Amino acid sequence: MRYWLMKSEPADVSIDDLAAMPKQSVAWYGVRNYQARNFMRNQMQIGDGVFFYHSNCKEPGIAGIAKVSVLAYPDATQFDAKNKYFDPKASSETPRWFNVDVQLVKKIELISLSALRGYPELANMRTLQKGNRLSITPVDPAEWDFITTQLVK
DNA sequence: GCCAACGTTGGC
DNA sequence: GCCAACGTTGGC
Repeated sequence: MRYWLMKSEPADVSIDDLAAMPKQSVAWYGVRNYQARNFMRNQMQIGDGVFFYHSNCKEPGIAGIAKVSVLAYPDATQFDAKNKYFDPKASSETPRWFNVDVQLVKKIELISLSALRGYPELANMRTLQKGNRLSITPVDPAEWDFITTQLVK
């Protein structure tokens, strides 16, 4: 069992959008970074914990708790020439990009990025490091415990 | 909208 | 295999 932080732009898929989806579940399509892909494809297991993070928006931060509900499979958007995530170098025989499905556990009161930065317990958290842009990062169990037991409301 | 930081591409 | 140029991310 591992823990992850996954960034989504709320203008694209917000926590409320996730809550409104069938089964409150969504395919994590559109990841086009190899490190992030590898996390999904090689490491994520069903039931892994996920912090659903709102990025590139007015109030960035952790907006909800989710979990991995379906193991990685080829991302459908890479094959669709009309999709903005289309990848001409990918084919169904040799897919490049994979995604898991993520299911909502619960929406929480937003834990803002600036609040997260205020806790020494989270000083080493991957997402908070300078220059980090990775949309999927592992979360240490200790960080997960601290956030879920101390900060989640 | 700006821009620092980072990842990818492609010529050599 | 190097690295300049370019594109993207994402906080502010």
